[in-house]
Amino acid sequence: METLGVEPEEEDEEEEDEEEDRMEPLLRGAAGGTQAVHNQVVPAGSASYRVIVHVDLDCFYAQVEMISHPELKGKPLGVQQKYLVVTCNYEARKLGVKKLMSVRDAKEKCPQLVLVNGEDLTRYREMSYKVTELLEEFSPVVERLGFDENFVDVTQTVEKRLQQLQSDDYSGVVVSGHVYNNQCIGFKTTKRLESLGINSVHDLQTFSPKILEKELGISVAQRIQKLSFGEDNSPVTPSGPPQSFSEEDSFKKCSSEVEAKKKIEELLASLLNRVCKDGRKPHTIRLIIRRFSSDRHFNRESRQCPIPSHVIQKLGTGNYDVMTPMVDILMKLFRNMVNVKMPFHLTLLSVCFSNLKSLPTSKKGSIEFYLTPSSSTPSHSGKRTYKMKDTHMEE
DNA sequence: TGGGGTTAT
DNA sequence: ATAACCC
Repeated sequence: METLGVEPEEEDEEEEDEEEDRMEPLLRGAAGGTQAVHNQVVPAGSASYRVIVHVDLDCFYAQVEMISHPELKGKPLGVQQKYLVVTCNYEARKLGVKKLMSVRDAKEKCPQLVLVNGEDLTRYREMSYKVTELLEEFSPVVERLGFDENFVDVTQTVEKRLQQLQSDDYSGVVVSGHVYNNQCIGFKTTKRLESLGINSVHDLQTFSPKILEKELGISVAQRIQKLSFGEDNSPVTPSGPPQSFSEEDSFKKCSSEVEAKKKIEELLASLLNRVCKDGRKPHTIRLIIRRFSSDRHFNRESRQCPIPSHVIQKLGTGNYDVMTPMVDILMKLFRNMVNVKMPFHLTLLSVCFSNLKSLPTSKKGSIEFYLTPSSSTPSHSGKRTYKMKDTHMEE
């Protein structure tokens, strides 16, 4: 049986930089056990199919750290955020360290554990997008899930290969792969399913659809019951550039306005940096807080507002005094949520830019507005092609 | 328990 | 603005 692997299209050797080289083992080094690539063939209709490649990088942050610090390779390595080891390499795992283990427990299990601080996500984020961009060379239809997972719809690529093989009189070719049938459902839904006596995929498969719809709503019910049979017809939606940028910091205690202002200024400064590099302009700003509470889970509050247009204009210009008006806005949002005349105790602050637009005024006028990435491009040209969008040229 | 993200309501 | 989901 012919394996329909997704081979790189022999890119015209134009290595952009050396990091491209170093990323190779990360992506293709399956033998090293550093990655998992799954081929998934999903029934898409009665006579059709789709081929989705799911690329799921394991212990991604730890891998980035090992690339940055080759001397750490071979040692048990954990990535630390605050009091948590959020992920770790395989050496550490062999010694009993698990993801999201507390630093205390991890050190107890594994005293030789080397820890690096991973609270600054900049390098992880950059590497994450490099991975996505590399995958986009196979097919522009790449959906990101978090920083370390990508779904690539390679149906077109496979169809083309099949045609090639058939025209070469290579018969007997079949598409093979496997379908996932053991998705795990979110926390809230899990609890509700448990109260219905549904504890396994099989329970869900055999449960009355009608009652399930009543319980969870038609949308969720039908979706998860299909998932229980391994059917997932949801399209792979190209992620494109991010819809929002945010920076957050958690801490034991913040109980004064000046303290909060300092932290907000830090968050804002790095955000402005990122947004400047992106080139697009955010039109909305949001402040998120978490108040101290015994119930750590879900007590975030936020306030958002439009960014005044005169502030937006100054964003990319290297004008340093964009900080002051922004901090003023954020502190207004802060006082809107927190009564500063009363004692308060916050454990997290976060700033988020969203509603990103390519141009301060309208996207019209930019050539990109009229073009949309096309997936029907000939595969042997390394170049991306575009189709005209169906849009009005006048006005 | 971190520091991010997305979409739906 | 929040809720739910994902990593």
